[in-house]
Amino acid sequence: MREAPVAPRPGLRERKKARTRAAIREHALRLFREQGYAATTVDQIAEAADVSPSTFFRYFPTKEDVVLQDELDVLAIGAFEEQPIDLSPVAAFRAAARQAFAALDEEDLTKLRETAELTLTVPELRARAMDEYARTIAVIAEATARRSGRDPNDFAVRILAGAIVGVIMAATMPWNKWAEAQPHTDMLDRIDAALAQLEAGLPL
Amino acid sequence: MREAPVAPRPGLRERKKARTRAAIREHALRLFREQGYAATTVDQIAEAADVSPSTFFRYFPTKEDVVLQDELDVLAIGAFEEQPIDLSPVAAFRAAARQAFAALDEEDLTKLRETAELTLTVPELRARAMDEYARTIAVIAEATARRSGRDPNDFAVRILAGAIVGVIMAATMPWNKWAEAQPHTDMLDRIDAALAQLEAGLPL
DNA sequence: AACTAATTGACAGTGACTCTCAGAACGGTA
DNA sequence: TACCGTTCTGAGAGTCACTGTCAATTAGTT
Repeated sequence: MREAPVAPRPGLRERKKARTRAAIREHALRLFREQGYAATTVDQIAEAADVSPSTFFRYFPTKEDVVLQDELDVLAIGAFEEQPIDLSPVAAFRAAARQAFAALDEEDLTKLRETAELTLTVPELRARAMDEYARTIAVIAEATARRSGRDPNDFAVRILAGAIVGVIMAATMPWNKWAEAQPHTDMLDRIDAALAQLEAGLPL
Repeated sequence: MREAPVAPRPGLRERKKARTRAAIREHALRLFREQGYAATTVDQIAEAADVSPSTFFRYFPTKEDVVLQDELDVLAIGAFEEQPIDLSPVAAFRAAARQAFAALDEEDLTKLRETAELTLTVPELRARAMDEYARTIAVIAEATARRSGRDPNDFAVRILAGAIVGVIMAATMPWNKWAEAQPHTDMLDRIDAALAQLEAGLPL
């Protein structure tokens, strides 16, 4: 699932690395769930995964990175570029988002929900994730520029990308207890509704 | 400028606190400018400001907080609520932003530019600032809800707020060298142009 | 089997941040 | 002025994320 499409055989070494990496993340997420993010030390994670603390940092540059790893926006961008050209950028992105979500199986979705919860709850993680959102603006802008044959540095293109990311941010924020007040809608539905609203010109 | 409107006299103690706080921030920003953010230790800042390291953390919970402190969005929200009711939310916010910027003198502007540069350059600071953007969505949503007599938890209101913040994010991002390619426009002009484009329905 | 390159663990060090405690400065009161 | 409760401050010890080095082990290759 990581670099299979090109390499015909993963090689024995790679398999071990992948297994170690998975073990670290699994134990880390479990410990975070059990005792909280801040209360869990890297040493604990390392011990649980049966590796040395140094090894932990060889696999994940920071403690935060154990949780953060998207793949999702990569999927979405890929799908975005394959949308029919007659769709408006927002409509195309909406369709791409649906497509990207559909590519995930139930297990992926569960894991996604779990890490999303952590991400939005823990301040440090949330901050990092927001920074990712910012990077995503650039990525979407570039994809949109390619699609519409414009310059990637075009101001209008960047602003459009910013609006897309902004409404997604707003749609996925479960903070401030407002999500609980909402009827229980899933992340995908909220994102879809948000993009639909942006497409409609943000009516109030 | 901090809690003057209520208290008739600051009191001697308060003045000392304010002076200490200002000294810490001033020396911190100077050191950051001279040697970079990461290369500057809290101990150095404390020594330069002639206080103990413990005192530093009594004034600023983290090293990051020395740089981050908005006041600007507070101004903007205040101005937003006083805009004529016949303006669309985006138009009203656009006017409010202009008004908030106009309230700053040249010195404030210089300091704002300086901290903005730092904020967008240093990853940790940028991440924290992005998190602030997220909080700002909620604030704008509440103000918009009040203005339009809607529920603060209304989905459409939140999404609108997200779009506003999103385009501002995109407009103020000087990363990836794209800003240098732009004609030298100032932050205010870029924000204004972004909001104008959102108001116009994000034409490409 | 021998050789090369990658992976690992032990170790030491830096720096942000927390906590505790004793002393000093402040603001009001007798 | 002298006193007292509150607040502010400095010192020191301790935790933990993160970095760098070095030697030992292991995988892949010839």
